[in-house]
Amino acid sequence: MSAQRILVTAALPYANGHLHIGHMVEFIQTDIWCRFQRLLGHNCIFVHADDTHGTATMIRARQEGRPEVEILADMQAAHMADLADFQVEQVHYGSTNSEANRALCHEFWAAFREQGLVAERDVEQLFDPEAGMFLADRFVKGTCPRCGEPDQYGDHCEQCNATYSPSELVNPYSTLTGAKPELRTSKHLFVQIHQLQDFLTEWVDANDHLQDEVANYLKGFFLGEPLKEWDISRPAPYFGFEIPDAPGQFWYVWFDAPIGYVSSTKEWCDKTGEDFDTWWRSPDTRIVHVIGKDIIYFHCLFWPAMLKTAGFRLPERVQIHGMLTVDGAKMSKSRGTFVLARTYLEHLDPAYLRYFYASKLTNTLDDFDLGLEEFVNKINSDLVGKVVNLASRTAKFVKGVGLSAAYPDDGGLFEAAATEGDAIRDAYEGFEYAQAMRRIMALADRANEYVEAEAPWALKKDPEKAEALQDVCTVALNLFRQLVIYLAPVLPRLAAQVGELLGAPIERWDESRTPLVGTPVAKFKHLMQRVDPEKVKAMIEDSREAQAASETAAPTAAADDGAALAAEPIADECTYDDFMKIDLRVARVAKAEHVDGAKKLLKLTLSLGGDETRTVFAGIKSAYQPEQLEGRLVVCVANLAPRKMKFGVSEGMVVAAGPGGQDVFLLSPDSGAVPGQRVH
RNA sequence: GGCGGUGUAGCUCAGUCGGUUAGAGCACAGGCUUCAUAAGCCUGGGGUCGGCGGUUCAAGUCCGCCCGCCGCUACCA
Repeated sequence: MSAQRILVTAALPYANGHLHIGHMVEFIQTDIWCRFQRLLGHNCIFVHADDTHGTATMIRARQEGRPEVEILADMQAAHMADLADFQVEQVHYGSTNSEANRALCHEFWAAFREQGLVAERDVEQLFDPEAGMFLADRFVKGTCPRCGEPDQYGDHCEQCNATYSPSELVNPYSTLTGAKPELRTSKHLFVQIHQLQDFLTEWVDANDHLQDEVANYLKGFFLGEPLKEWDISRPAPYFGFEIPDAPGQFWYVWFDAPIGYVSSTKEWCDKTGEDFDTWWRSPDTRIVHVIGKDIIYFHCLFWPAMLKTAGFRLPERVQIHGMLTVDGAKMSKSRGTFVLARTYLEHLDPAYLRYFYASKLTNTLDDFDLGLEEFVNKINSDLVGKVVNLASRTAKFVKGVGLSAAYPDDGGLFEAAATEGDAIRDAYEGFEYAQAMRRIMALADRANEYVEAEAPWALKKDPEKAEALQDVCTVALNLFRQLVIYLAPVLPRLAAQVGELLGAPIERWDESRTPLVGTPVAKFKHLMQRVDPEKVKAMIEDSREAQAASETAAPTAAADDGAALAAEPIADECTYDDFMKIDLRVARVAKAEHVDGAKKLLKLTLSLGGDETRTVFAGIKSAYQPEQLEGRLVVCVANLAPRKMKFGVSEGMVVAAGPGGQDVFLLSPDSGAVPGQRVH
């Protein structure tokens, strides 16, 4: 097999936040594949960068009162440290906010212009006069024009499910400053992507670029009708690159983000003397993008269209994975399952997560779950109980004498496992890591059975059988080494340790085909610790606590910087009498239950003391579990007119603060208050 | 709401072209072993393959309908 040139990328993480264990699914998956290819002897590089541009970075810079580039530098340093500590190896870590990227953006753009793909149109959009910027839908809130529900986002009412344009909102306000937005017109540039429709249809259809389900999805959902033009410009102010032939216009972040793959490679080439065209314009280079299913559209339609237009090599494959859930649910800050990469590393060995992910990853878009109990069990029984234990139970018997000079008869075990290596190799190649891990563990079972049957500890007692003992351990340690070679892409540190233990570094996949003989065996040291469930618990606890500290990442919630106030300005003055119209009461949550069919609501039965109760539907499902609520005291509006809702009549409101979603904070009276007391 | 995915043992999942009595790991129970980090080996219990209908000599597998669960929902579609 001749060495191939392979360029691999993972989606560029956004510079606005820290990496979490969901990101790590992709980076670990990509790193495993690259290490596997290098183990086969291929010239495989993983190039990476931060995605930096866009409104979110700009707003964060304003909030923190420092320039964007400072934030970018901090975040990049943090991202690089996290990845390095997870043993993710990248040849270069670039940034989309680099001169190399700007130059390449110009190159792509010139190609678009030359080929007549750019059109110009006026777009009406809401503008925040105080912030001096146009507002994306999610930065505008107001009263729903259909049902009158206040505080709905610019495009969609969560109360009645109406969709509308932001300009239709009643009493709109900017969530950035609270100012009333004005409707303004600005020029936008559009890419006429439908001109590439035939090319894209063919590309999507061609074998092996995409998983079947993705190709079907794209063909059925987008390519069946003319593709809509792509709004590629944003008016100033915008943190990004100004479009050279359209002053005051900036490229939308999704234009320059994937170009970061190319520009990062360029920087790496300039640094190392590699030839850039060989990597991005040669048909001999395999280019593979690993992404999550949330960004299929950009990577499987726009990106190939961009590469094609600008004359670059198209990806051989866009490998798409599902999303991570933790303990059966979306990662949640209030449950403590929103675990930052750094928080994980403070408590647990990265090897655990690398193996766990590998044992779960398939070549499908299915989401997969990190069950915390399963995590502990799997690592302890697979890695410690089966694999590492093989060395642990045999290595010390041959300390001093080393491995036998000739490989003994093992009943064909080694040969069978070498053959099985082909299937394991194919599984890695096809991103079927779960299958690879299953096969490896089955081999580990065979090896442990062998040790059990040969009972080296019994041979040890009879000095006459010293040779047999050495032979049995030679077999066991070779079977062990074979497993570690197969696991090397996943567990690089283990591979290095085993190289030292057996006096021969693990460098090539093919080494799994030849038994090691006659080498000394070093003193056995523990290769991997069992997972302590207490540490997992501590990690979850820390993640729950980190919630408050990490809030600065969300544009609507910073500590005392006034962002929350700005998001929702103080209402018009009211009189004491106005206030007294609202009868706030202390209430006890007598019952809290899920509502069938409701995404956001919990049904609460509130006791106001005596026989007085209220049934209230509260939109707090994403922040609270019913069990957490039962018995606790809350404050409710007791004289609110009943309101008919989809699931029943709500007879009041519980008082809570926060922007919504997972960030809802119920108010509670201090201890001593009893249900029925009025709040004055 | 829209779109996509998914449903097989208590849990996580495999199950090829439709073909014998539906499998594995973990968990659980009993036994063995005592070299090994409470590791290992053997045995066992445990399934109406989400439901209903259809095609077929034969359905976990193919088709239709229904139900449940999960994800995505971006000035981007």
